[in-house]
Amino acid sequence: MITDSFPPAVRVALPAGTMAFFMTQSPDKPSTKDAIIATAVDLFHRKGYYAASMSDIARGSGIHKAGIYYYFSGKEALLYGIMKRTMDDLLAHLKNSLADAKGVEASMRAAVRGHVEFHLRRQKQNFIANSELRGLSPAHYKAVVKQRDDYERIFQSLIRSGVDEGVFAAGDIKILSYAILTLCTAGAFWFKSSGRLSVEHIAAIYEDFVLKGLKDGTLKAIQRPNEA
Amino acid sequence: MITDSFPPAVRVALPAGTMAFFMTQSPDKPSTKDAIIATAVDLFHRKGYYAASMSDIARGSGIHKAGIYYYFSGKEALLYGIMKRTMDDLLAHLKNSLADAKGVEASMRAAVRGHVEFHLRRQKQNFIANSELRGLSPAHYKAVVKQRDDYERIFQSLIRSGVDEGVFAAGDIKILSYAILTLCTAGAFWFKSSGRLSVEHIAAIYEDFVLKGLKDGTLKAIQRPNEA
DNA sequence: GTCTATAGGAGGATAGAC
DNA sequence: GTCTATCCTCCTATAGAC
Repeated sequence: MITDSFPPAVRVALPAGTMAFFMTQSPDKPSTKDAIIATAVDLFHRKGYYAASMSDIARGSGIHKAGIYYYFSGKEALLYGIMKRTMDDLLAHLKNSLADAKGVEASMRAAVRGHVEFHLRRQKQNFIANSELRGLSPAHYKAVVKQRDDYERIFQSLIRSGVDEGVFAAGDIKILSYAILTLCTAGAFWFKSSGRLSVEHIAAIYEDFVLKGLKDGTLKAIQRPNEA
Repeated sequence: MITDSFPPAVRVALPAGTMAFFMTQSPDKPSTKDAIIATAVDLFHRKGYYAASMSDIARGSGIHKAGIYYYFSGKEALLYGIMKRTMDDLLAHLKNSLADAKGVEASMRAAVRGHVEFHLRRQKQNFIANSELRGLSPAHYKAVVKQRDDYERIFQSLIRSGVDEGVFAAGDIKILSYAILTLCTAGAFWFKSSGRLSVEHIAAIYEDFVLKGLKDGTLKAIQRPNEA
């Protein structure tokens, strides 16, 4: 029976690059369904959604392509499942990051750090979630965009609180939220877990960069008139 | 005769959304070649490189699909031409922005402002150049990545000068350059020219945000040890 | 320069055996 | 549950007429 359902959520959080995020049973023998999902994530990330074929995904999963349709109704269902679960987990991760933070500055630091860490640790899924929206059906597109908007609103309300309390400099809240989120999201595009710097170190750099950018400093251009 | 050659460069710089960037003759009647390029830019941006078919491009250009092969050797040649010219123009634009700036802070401000303005004014091409690299042949891929690296190096040497002179806070130069560039590039993904804010206003916000982030401020996390 | 026609292949998806 | 076989559509690219 085809359900298009994905295994509940993240059970284990292990180093990036493994299939661990998808496993629902023994790490030694992932279920066929988990193998399909993990392969799809890998191929959508490496080649892109359109360039990755169902045959590719089947080959990587150790089955033949017709077998995929026993678990999923089609290629788009696979894409949507990956994106939806990534957005679900992203939101849960943010709420978790914010749980212990007291005050607006500490909250923003926690939010930025959490956002960066999630994007670096689950690089492939986040890359897909940010670059393959056009592959979704209209209904699924709307659903994922709504998830993204809900997530962004949390950052926007943090910025607004900070500005109201005088902790952050005045500025355009939407533009600032886009700036902060895209800045941190972009890490998922170039980060190499084998590189010089750890996830935590990069998250700390971003945290400082964003906080300095938000606070009062050497303002000069905000009110600059349009130039010729 | 097929040459895959693109018209020399930017002749006219008019509002985004027009075909003006591609026109080499009268704005009233673009050449077939210019129409093909402009349509390809539009479709690669809206639907993605793989999802846009040669038939789509031909239809938008007012010819039939076989006609495209009179001007271009294939679909990939079209993609590469768009990307190469975008990167050429981007580099030229940066050099032009930097020409009059004196001192490292003013230079960085000019560079950021120029980068943002170019990305917002030529949104579609920059979106393509940043998201469709996987569609290129290996040789063309290498060529475009080299152009991008050359461009990044200019920002990196600006950051390095600023740090050496004590104008900017110490930090990881590569990470900072990626942060700055992806931050500003991301504007090409969400910017709407019909929106509330002008290109110049957004560029000014980004300029301040980046400069505050680079200068000394309320450092706290750079040396933080890894957390549990 | 642009068209019609078509080659040649690949991809998503289904039917039905095992 | 997974396989083999196949359908049907769509795509890039070419051939050759006009």
